[in-house]
Amino acid sequence: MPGFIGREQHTIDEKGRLMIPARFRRKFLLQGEQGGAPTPAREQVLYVLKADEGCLELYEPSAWGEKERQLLKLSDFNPEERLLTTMIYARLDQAELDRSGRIALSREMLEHAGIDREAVIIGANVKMIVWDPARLDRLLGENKGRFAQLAGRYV
Amino acid sequence: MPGFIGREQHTIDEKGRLMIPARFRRKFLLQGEQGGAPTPAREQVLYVLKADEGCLELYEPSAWGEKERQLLKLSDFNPEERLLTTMIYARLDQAELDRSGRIALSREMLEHAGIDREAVIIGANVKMIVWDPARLDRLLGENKGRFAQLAGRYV
DNA sequence: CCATTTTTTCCCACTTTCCCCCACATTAAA
DNA sequence: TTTAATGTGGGGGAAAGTGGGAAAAAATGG
Repeated sequence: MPGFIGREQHTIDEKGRLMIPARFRRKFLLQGEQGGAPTPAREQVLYVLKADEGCLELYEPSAWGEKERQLLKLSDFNPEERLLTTMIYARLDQAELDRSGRIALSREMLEHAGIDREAVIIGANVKMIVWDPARLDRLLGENKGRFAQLAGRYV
Repeated sequence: MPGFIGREQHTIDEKGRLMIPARFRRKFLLQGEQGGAPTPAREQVLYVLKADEGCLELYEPSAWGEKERQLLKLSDFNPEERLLTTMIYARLDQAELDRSGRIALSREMLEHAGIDREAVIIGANVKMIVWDPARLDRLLGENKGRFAQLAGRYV
């Protein structure tokens, strides 16, 4: 439902706080609303996942629930599936929005993404993807040539 | 449904605002209408995509939704498909029409298209294509000779 | 269990950006 | 020529983003 779309760049302050763009916030603050005011929505939370590519993924609760449903299908007895479960939850964290719409990212998370003072937030419909600007540029640059090929194969 | 047809040229002001031609606007303002008045349609939005050729594409929501449906089919676990997702969403943005029928294009977008003060808007049925006038002329000039060949191959 | 240090988060203030709204220019229609 | 519709430009208020001080909470060490 969220439908996060767009790319923004924000600074991360000394305290490791990352601003969630207002237009993204609006997407999930309206959850509890029915024609009324856009709820202040206390206790708003996001799920933060370290991704393989060296970036972070932010899920709004209902979107994470969707993903979690897939994980719950994994067997508790099959070693491989147990390992996958462990790997995912070991990379997962939870972050609350403060009253200004920011989340505090741990040093670990920031380190994983190689983020220093600036971060790019990409809306990817169901989730937000957070990158160090330089690292993202490098990825996109290195793979520019593959775009047509991949797009042709999948879309 | 929209059926944007025609070519227009408009100026982009200091604030990076691009006028959407009235005749194009009318195409998608009629969406929610059934015999009634052409809805003022608050919150009208366009999807803006950086295209490979160095231009911008403007999709009307239902047209973009078509594409998005394909993107949602991509796996969240397959590295290649993840890469493709990132590449597309990194080039995508959303722009709302203001009350005068204009959209605000980010500096990034304008830079990508090499647009300064003038922009050509080409209606291409389901989307609009935005070019820097000079750049478009150059592309068409350089490839004039290939038209017959391409047309013969594909149409 | 208390005292001290560190971390968290609430709150306020400043700066910047966005966008509503109006005014005017220009073109098209009547 | 009048009237309306479209395109262009900008002032100013509101909202968003940024940073930091200080209270509250948590962690650490006796």
